[in-house]
Amino acid sequence: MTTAQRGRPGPRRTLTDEAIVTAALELLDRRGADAVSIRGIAAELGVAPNALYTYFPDKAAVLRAVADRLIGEYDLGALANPARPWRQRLHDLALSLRSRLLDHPGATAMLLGAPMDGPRALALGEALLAVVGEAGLDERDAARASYLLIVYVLGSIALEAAEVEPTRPAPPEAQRVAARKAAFDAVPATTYPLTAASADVMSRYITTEQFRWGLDRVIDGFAGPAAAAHQ
Amino acid sequence: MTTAQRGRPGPRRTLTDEAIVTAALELLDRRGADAVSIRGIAAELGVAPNALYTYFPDKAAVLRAVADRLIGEYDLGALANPARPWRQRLHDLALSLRSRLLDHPGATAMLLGAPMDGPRALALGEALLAVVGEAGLDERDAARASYLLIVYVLGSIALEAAEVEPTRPAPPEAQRVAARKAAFDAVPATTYPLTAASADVMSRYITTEQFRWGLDRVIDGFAGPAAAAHQ
DNA sequence: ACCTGAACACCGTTCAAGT
DNA sequence: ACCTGAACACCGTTCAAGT
Repeated sequence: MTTAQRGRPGPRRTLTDEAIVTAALELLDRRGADAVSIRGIAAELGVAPNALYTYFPDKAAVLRAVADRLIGEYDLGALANPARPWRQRLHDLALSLRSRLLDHPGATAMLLGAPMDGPRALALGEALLAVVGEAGLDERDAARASYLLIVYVLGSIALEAAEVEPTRPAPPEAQRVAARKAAFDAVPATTYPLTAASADVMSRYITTEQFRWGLDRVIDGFAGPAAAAHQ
Repeated sequence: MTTAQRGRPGPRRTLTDEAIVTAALELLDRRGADAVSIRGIAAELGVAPNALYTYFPDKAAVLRAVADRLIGEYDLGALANPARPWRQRLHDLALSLRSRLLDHPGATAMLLGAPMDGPRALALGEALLAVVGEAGLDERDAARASYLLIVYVLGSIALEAAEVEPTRPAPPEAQRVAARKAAFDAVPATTYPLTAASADVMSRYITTEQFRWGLDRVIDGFAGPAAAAHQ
């Protein structure tokens, strides 16, 4: 993945699409989202900034490729495995996507800033359609349901990442919850009584447990709670 | 809202927080998200760029204020009106938020780029808790459900806006669907058979009708489909 | 075909004035 | 207290070379 040297050599062929994406991710993790600039990536690769324009038409295309790489890190084999109940496979997908993306806070903007039409995003969508089909939905509702799932997962991650963004590695869950709790405790109970009273639950939105709860509600919504019973 | 001239005059007091937010929105609508820069806003107001730093600590704070303004445009009175069924009020809120935010594509990044902790966002959250409570959920589930709703609405809008972003006014729905349809028709049916077969449904994700469908599934998920029957 | 140097037209932010 | 001019350290992108 790091190199690969495709095509004929020409005068140099120092770079690869994949090498550029790797450098961008490296930079993202080490120095944060703002550091992911054309000039920064080029420096990371030891190359002049404008060299990247041989491989990508503009910065947005680079970011789209980074997003597609992150999405493609999930093993689609696990999603297709018919030995496991479909609901469980959807859980795995959603939870894995979430933790993987929260490992790179700052990547959220790349995921939501452009249509996810990369090859790996398409492959994921295809696999998702198959799984949701097993839930007994017809073609039309299967398509809608898989989109609903994507909306839920990406929406959740976006709202979680918004509270973290600047930091390079997302702090542990307990710490994020504590910070949120402090913010909600500062809400005046006189003007926002319900909010203040729910501060405890609210501060845990940002939690794996709550993410699971929402995920089950979404699945119940399109598959019916009955489906939860027989898994 | 445009001016207001609070506090003592001092040497000038030309600006207001609100005037700055207004100028930013003006710029957003007229020249797109990339034009919303500190320098751009300042030019819009006929002022030196660094003048804005008297009112906001940095650019991120300006963008957060813009996001709060957009959220606050919804009339909370309608949400609290006990004469209408709660489910209908949730629909109104979600649909109004969606169309309002799609009127400003490019605002999505501002909504998802930072925690929504502005005064108007808090007020909306408070009202939402009250409505969801009417659905018969206890305090804990009401908090979770209202967050789920927000995730759905903002997630949907983000994915929709991602396909539009650069354009200043979002093109009409029919045109957006057609563009999406063309993209899906280009998907190779041999590698992605389910995706290609569903191209028709997929291209309509971006549609008010589909948004309603997902919204109902989400509400069914936490309130039970039974609630749909008696409204 | 692929890379470079130099340049263009921008950014956000800071700092030392001025009033 | 509020605004300005000037500067700093950056951006993305383009263009005319060089190999």
